[in-house]
Amino acid sequence: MDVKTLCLAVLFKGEATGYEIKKAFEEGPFAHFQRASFGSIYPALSRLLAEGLAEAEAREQDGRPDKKVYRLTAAGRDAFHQAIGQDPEPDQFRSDMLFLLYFARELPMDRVADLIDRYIDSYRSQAEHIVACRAQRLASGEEIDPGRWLVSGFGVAIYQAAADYLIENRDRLLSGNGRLPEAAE
Amino acid sequence: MDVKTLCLAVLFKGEATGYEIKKAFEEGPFAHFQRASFGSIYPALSRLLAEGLAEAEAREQDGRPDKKVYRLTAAGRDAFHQAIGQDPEPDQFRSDMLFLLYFARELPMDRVADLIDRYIDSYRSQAEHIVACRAQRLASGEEIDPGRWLVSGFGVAIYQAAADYLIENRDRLLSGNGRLPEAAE
DNA sequence: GAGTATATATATCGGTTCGATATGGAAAAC
DNA sequence: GTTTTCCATATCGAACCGATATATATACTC
Repeated sequence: MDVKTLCLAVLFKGEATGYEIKKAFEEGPFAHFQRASFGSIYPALSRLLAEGLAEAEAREQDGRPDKKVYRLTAAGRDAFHQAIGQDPEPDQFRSDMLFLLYFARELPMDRVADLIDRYIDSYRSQAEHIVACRAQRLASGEEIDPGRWLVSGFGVAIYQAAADYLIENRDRLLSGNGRLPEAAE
Repeated sequence: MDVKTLCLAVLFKGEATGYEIKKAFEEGPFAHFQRASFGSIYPALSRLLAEGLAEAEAREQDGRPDKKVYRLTAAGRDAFHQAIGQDPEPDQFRSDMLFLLYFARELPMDRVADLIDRYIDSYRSQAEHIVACRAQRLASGEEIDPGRWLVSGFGVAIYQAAADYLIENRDRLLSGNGRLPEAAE
């Protein structure tokens, strides 16, 4: 999924500036499972303009630089539908943390303990954050989009599962008895 | 975690060729949570040689081109320990599948059904694969490394949780009643 | 009140990494 | 007999990230 398609998707949900598109991947609806940097968003938007898939309107602001609000054209909406018709690439997950824990034997015990505790915290807080967003959306009374709801629920399930697994195996790792649990199964 | 560090890690576990390093990220111990392409592995290995962190030995083969077997130097082992002393970057997850499911409303019903079924299958088969590897390692009688054991167990837990969540919410998505489940909680 | 951090907003640049491709023969599958 | 997969190194263009430059308003802290 290239950044051009990602921009297409954000703009499909409504007009936006480059800055706002970035936010959609940082705290917005696509956070947690897609990302894009300014260094690829701005060139992608230029390409969108050049190909007639989007149009931009400059809005003056006092003090701040003018913002360019991008909006999809009819061709842009078609391109988006064409893009989501393609088969998706497999999911990919990257974790430096697991990489470090893999080499737990090469690290001081207290460092491993600290590492794993921070890891648990990060997963727990991310799960909680999504839960809070979902609760707010429910409370607001606005209509719930089933696709969006499934996706955020997926996030909660995975983050929760990760935190639970780590909590349950933390002490086993630290005591060095890596194999005990499964042997009992 | 750059590819240079990744190569350092693979070589820390024993001598290897560029090709074997690639396999370590495709089917080997680092699959599922780290990756690297030939386009970055070979330049990284050259840099390792240039910096004196590794040494290479050319081994002749009949028919096939010579293989270059890389091995860490003492400086390379130090560099590896120094690298795993650094704080890890946050985990990152990327999913085109979730991206598509987010836009389920814009897709034909049968396509969404097909998409989600394939998604469930991929997670289930990945979980099963790791479970099989773990069983084999247990049966082999070789000593179990606690770090490595924790990491592969993490993979099972997460893949299982993903498959379970999708199985449980599949029909709810397809019937369009996205919000019913949580409303009952 | 001064100083610092954060938010808004666009844009570019260097460096890293990916994905595809080239090469070429062996072995295995069909 | 033919196609696919495996072994093995290597490069190239395109894509992408992270940092940085620029500029101002607001908010927070000392």
